Amino acid sequence: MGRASGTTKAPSESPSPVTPQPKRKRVEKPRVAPAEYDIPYFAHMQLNPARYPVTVGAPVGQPPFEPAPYGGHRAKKSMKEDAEDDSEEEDSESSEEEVVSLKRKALAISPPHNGFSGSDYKKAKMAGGRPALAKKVTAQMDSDDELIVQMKQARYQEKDIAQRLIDEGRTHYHPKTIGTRWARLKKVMQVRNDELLDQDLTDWHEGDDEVLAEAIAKADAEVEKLKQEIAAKKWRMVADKMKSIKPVVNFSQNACRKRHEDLEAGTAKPTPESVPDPDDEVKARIQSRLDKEEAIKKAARFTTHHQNLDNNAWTSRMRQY
DNA sequence: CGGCCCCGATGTCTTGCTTC
DNA sequence: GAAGCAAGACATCGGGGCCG
Repeated sequence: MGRASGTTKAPSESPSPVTPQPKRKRVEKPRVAPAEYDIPYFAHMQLNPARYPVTVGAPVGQPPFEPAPYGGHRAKKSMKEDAEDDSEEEDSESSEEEVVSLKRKALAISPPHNGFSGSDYKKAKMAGGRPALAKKVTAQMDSDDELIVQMKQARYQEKDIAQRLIDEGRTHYHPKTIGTRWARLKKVMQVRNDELLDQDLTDWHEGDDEVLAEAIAKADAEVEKLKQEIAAKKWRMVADKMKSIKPVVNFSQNACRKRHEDLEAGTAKPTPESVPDPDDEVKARIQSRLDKEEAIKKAARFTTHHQNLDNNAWTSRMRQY
């Protein structure tokens, strides 16, 4: 399946000698180009004007994407990269593993030079905005996520939020994705708020307790409704279970419920078999039941697949409760 | 329309094998 | 033994389908 081809890594990803990576130590490759070419190591460095015209390195055409919206990750990457670069000679004890991880993530998430990889083309279904690429859902939201949260909280429709993101040249999410992302963002924000509460860094404010009581009342009403629905389902199950246990019977859920209530109240009609001196009609009813049972037994004798009968003869057409 | 569930795609991490 | 590679397991994402 989609195996990460990240096993061939760019030389710049090689950890520095101080990287605490016990398993895989890489040979430190020369990171600075030979001096005779006058090529600066960092892309942002000025080319030697004595050797290269000032127009070299100037942008050509329009960028396929606005760089800013990837800011969340790209900004982190460049900041970390800068930090790493600045402290490169200082044998910094800062978490270089984290830097490598961030770089990897940024490489995975940020678009390549032309803005699209092969699979990205498939995903860029519509014009406008950047194609939606997998982006981590964290409480540290980027501006796209912040906009989603703001508009969602303001009760905007998902299609409107999706359109707004496109109009602003942000990520081109499918409206369905807005809903999914909003649900996940809510979740991580709740976790974050729990942490803040634990650390006493946030509070319940005035009016929150009243809303809590209102929410509990609404939830209670919903739970009560669900209980009633489940109780109703119970008698459908009872009717089916009865038929499953004793195939000759076939009473409805209402009949089962009424019989149960009558038995509880002691008002249930006696069975024909319990009548002490049955008349002809009662005898006929008893015989009719015996005949039906005999017919079922007879039919069952024709198959040796009792297990199959037990399992499927009725349950295969059981309703979904 | 939006919530929920699910699936395919893809990234990340770990482990074992191969090569030098 | 170190380094690189391949493969599997797992996590997470976007988005489709269903349903209230």
